[in-house]
Amino acid sequence: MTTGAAARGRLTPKGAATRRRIVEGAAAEIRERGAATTTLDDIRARTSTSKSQIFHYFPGGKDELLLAVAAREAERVLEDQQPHLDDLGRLDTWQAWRDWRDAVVRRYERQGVHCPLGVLITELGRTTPAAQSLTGQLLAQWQSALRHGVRRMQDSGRIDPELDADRTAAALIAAVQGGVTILMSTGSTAHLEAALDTTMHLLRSRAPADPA
Amino acid sequence: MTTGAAARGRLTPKGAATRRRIVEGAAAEIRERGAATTTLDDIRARTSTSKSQIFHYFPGGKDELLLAVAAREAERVLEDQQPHLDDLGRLDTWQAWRDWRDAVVRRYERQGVHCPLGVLITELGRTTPAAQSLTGQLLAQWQSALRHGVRRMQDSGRIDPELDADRTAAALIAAVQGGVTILMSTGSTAHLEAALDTTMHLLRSRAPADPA
DNA sequence: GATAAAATGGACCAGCAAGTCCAGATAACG
DNA sequence: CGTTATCTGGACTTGCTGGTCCATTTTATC
Repeated sequence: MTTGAAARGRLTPKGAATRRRIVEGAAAEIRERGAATTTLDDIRARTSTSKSQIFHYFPGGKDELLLAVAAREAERVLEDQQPHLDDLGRLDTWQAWRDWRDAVVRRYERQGVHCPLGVLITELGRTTPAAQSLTGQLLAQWQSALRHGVRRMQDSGRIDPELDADRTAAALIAAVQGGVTILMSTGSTAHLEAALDTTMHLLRSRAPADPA
Repeated sequence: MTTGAAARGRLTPKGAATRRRIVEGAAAEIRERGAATTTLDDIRARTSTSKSQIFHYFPGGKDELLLAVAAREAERVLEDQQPHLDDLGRLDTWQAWRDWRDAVVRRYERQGVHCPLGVLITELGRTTPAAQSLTGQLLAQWQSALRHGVRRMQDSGRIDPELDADRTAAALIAAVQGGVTILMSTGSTAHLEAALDTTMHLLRSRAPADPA
């Protein structure tokens, strides 16, 4: 009895490439048209593969594929912000924060009404523990990066040291998430910008000193 | 040719009751299990009706029913906060704001991982203009109520009058929305509370004077 | 109480999308 | 090379779900 290459992780280079192609194609399709309306057949067509290939690389079927896509999108969320919240020495001036803010707004503006990750989470998220832990990890990493930024600003006296850095980071993430959710249903970045700007403005105005 | 009672709005008391039963039952079902997985048959079973009744009262089929459910849920969102953001003379002290905050947190805590409105919007929202305008209206009403509250606090010198009341209201809504979205996928109200508390705390700490 | 409109029950249909299967092509490896 | 495992194509099955249809019962109205 053969367990199957894909299941055991024994992929030839060609196989690995195909697998990647499927995930990327599925991600793109979902980004464009939402997960609810995307069928395996759409993905098959877009990636020039066959049904059997999809099930070959994702024996668990659609759920497993969607999970892989979600993981990929989670990666992307952080990747897109990476230059700004690189672990060492970023988010250490208000200008750096502003740049981060702009990057976030631009990223989601470009993405328009489609939040791939959000959609996936909403659609397969609450049910499966796997997806839940995926979101949890993303959130934790993101929050940790922001928390470090807040700490750095506190250390240099740019943010009130009395504030709880972790809760502040959590608030910022919620602001982004809420802004994006509203963007998804209204098409406008107004709330996203308002949420980020208001929070940052308040943070800054409460600063002990106020250098750049 | 008969146009049909439901379509023209000619409902007998019995008919109106049935229609209501269907909407409420559908809303409950969706709240419990999500919209994606809820089928007309589930709704039919839960409400002790038949297929023909659903289509009798909602000739437009599932979409029309979902829209009605969404409208109902939108109502509920405001209803649940109504006592706190009643148009005349609420949200005029920090205590009133705190009460509102608690009501919001409690409401979504109870609701747990299911944001019926969010789900519906995510699931039929972006596509149809009807749903989009529904969200728009809800958002506008909500934001207006909060804006009035902010204004009131500014008038009594409890919030910095320099702040843009509308953007502040928008930020608060985004905070709630984001907190709820995260609650939906993590099951924890931590982010919701952090977002609300942080924003309110910052608002308060920037106040010219600081009475109750 | 007769007549028309509305309300209800439930069998039935059609389409779609996930998932299966197997035959054949291609690559790995001794 | 030959054998074995991986990879690919695509027809086929199956189950579900939204939606239709019509016969029957109930309610409104005069």
